[in-house]
Amino acid sequence: MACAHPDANYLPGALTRQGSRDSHADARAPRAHSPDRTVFPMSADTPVSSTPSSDADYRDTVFLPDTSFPMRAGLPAREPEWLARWARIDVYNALRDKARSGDRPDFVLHDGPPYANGHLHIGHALNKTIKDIIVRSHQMMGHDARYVPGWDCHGLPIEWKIEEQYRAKGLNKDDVDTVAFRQECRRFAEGWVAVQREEFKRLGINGNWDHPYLTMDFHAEAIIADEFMKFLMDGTLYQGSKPVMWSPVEKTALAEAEVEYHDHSSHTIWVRFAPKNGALDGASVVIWTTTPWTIPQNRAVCYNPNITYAMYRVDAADEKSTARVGEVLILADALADSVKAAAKITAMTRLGEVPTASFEGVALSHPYAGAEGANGEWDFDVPMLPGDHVTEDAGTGFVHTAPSHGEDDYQVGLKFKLPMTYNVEADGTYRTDLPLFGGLAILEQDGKEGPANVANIKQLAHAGALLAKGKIRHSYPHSWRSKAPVIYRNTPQWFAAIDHKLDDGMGTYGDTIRARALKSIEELVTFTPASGRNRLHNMVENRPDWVLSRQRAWGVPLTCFTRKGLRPTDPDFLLRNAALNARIRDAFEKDGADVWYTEGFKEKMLDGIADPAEYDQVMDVLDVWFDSGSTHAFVLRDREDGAKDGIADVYMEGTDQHRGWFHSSLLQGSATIGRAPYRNVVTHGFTLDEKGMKMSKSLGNTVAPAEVIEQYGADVLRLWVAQTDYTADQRIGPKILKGTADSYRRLRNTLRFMLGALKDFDEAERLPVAEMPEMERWILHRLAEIDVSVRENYRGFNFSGVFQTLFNFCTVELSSFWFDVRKDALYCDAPDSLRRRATRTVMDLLFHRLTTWLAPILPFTMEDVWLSRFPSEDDSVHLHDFAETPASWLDPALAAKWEAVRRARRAVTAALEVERTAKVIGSSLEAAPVVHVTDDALATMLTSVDFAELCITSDLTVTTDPAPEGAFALAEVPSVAVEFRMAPGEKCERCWKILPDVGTHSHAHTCARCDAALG
RNA sequence: GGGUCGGUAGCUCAGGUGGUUAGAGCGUACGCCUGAUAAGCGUAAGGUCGAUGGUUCGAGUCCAUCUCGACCCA
Repeated sequence: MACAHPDANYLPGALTRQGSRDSHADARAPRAHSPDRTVFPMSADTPVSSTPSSDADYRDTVFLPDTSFPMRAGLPAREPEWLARWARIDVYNALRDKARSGDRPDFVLHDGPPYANGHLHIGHALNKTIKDIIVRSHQMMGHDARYVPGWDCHGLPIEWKIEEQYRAKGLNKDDVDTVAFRQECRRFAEGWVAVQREEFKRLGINGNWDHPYLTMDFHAEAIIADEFMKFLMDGTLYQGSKPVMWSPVEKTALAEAEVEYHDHSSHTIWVRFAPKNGALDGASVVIWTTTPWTIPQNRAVCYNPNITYAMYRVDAADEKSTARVGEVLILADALADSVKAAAKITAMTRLGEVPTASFEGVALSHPYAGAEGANGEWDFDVPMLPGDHVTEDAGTGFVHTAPSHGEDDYQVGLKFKLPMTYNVEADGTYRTDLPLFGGLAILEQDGKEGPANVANIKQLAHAGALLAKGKIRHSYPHSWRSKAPVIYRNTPQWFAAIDHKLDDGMGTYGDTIRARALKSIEELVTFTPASGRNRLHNMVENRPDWVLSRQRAWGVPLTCFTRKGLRPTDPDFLLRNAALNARIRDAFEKDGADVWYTEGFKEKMLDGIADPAEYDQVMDVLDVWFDSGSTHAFVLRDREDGAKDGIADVYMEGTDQHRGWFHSSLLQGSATIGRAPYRNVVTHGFTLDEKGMKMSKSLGNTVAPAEVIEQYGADVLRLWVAQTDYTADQRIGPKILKGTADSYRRLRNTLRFMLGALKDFDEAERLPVAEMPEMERWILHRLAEIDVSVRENYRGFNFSGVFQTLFNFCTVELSSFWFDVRKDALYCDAPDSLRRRATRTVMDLLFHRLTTWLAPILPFTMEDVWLSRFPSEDDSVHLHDFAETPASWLDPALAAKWEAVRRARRAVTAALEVERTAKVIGSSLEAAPVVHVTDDALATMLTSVDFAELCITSDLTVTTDPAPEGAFALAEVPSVAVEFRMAPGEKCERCWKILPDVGTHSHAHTCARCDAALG
């Protein structure tokens, strides 16, 4: 941009100067010019040549950092090169080979499988990076750390996609062969697995990518079925029923994600329920509902003990009202007025509160009890039951409860053991033998309202139970396919009994799934963060039985058969036969679960075991959580790279998986291996935008991993992961990534300096610790401390702790202190100087540690650094472990001393700053301050070290003499006062110190040290 | 609506069992250096610890309420 005019490049002057960067001749020139000179080469006042400040030029005699390792990483372009290298030398399997010849303890982490659907989002990147850092760090701490990636392949979202494709082609799913349909689903999943695998690899995730697991692998399908059949055999499997969203038009169950909400006009009715046996003084309990067709299925009326109820006497009513003057109604106070209006009551008296305690044990009559033609169908007690789901928002404060037609109703039914009803058929009509209403449709096949609602309203009016009626427009669920309204309908489902007593010889941690799960949480699992323990415990403690079945096609079938003509509660309803199970398992292993749907499969399986004509084959598929809950069997137990005891070291996923994978694996494992299949549960929070708000495409605040990689590189994205506390929700955005990139550069430059300083380091140069200056021994002390801290933090999955520790170390102790001070020795000391040798020895020890400690976080960059120093065809930093760091390096007394020395140093640097600001000095080498110390112990310490060297001054005097007036002191270092003095003498042209002896040696303009170094 | 978790400088994080003027690094500003140079060094400014009320001699740390956000349910 700056050189936009190409002609500028043809000017000789411009050429000279542009070329001067690397030109030896020009390097002598003072560098004080504005960097603008390349931008404006024609600038008139830029000198074309300069006069060196002296004749002597010692630049070539100084050991400047020398490395080809670039400051700018160019990660987006270079990372793929490292990936190719790792693929070529097969780092993952090389590590496995290494384990075979040693005694490296196993460490196994396998995926909580992502769903094979769509490109990666930032959550995937976070998730995989955390796993990778866990695995790499444990590998380098001496384990054989394996990572088995996997994918969840069955399930609804893929099924939808295929259905969508069918619709686009004008096909109907129901007309297509199930096996053909499933194979399309399989191909779809395969496609996304391939895409996601490459996207994951690009993040630098090291794992067994050549052999991941898929829940749709034949072996996986066989084992999932096999695990299911354990539930069948041990008696935890049973058939029950549960209301689900049901579309009478399509005659199918719908998932929440398959319904869409539209406005809909519904009937509303207020209905009197009469207490039996004169309870509640004969006052009517009034309910309100928008689904009159559910009244025949009513089995209870719920109230909320926290609501205030009262009796109201009707004193007067409109002539069109169905309220009766003199009758007494029980209503929630908060809703009495709305009922009064709805029922066209013109005057009403509140007789007094009805304590909710008086509802306890009250039985009501069903409105259709004793009705003509009802044949006693409704002649049962309708109990009054407490429930927190009852609100004062709308209605009457009493909720009509039909356990077969609503989620809350169902829960109440479970809790109080209310009977389920089976009055509504798949096509939305009442069963034909239901008295009064048999065969009436709730919804017609075209999605329009059927006669069932009106028939009920009439019957209620006839029975004298109808207090009021009306219409309401409200948001109501509709099928996303047919757009027709849906209903809640009780459908048969398969359940796992969580509290069924098991007699399977695995009772160490309890006799039921729930007991084993809870005991595992309490005693066998470490949670990171710790709050996960309670979260999972509460869920397991309170959860109902596990619904295993889905009325779907793309999944592993519930491989069982039911005896025709028997009821689910009959003992021989389910066919339990070990030989049959083995046949099914073998068939799946050979050809996959598709065979379940092939013609004649039932006959083939039952041959010689049972009469196929006597049995029905169950065609539901398993909840996909059962699939992933079984990974401990078909991955950990069955794979060579699984876990020897079938227990994973770590299960790592997002916190939402307390409800998901952690949960299903726990239940599944409790049933089949008697305990949780994991030792550690690590969870990460969600990734939010820069303001802490949820990311969404509509808000445009999403951050796509691919874009971050393209702009900054995967290592920067990984560094973002490492510096955040992932156990809570994290934030990401352009500003934050900019900061991460800054940190990255800082770290990179630290490594780059080390590479430059270590140029041609030779073993002969290595110096024993005992011969090192205190400063180097202090660095070793720090390394020993940090070694402990880094390992502890990696063991505890605390990467932000690792990062903070190392980054602060690099910045505070290395870059701004040790490196800064030792530049003099590195650049100017003779190669055989002990000081220089000590520095380079420690630099080497530091190099090995820093690169390996950071390798799990920055695998690309550390490989780059490592190979820059140790070029090799087949080596990799990732093939090495963290270096063993001798505890003997620890020297707390020395550390305490150096802490004090550095505090005193701060006083000196601050004092010099005053003179710098006053333009008295520029470089600190121009100074030779006198440091007045009132504390004798500190004075002794400061004189025992080369304090001038540490302060990077040309000379320095430590004295216990009182400080003169005007000496500089820092409030936080009261025992030190600094008296400023200019350094006397001339500037050594080689080391730039200002010393009195400069000029008295054989080499011109040098000090004694440099003169000797020049030889 | 219920349950759980979280809110410490612009950013990322530290701050056992409550105890003097709340820490670090980054970033920012200013200055220096020009032999780590699209680097490096120094100095400085930045927080009523989400809000309110309480317990206490004393609270970022304990309690309550509220608020904002996230997750899981409904």
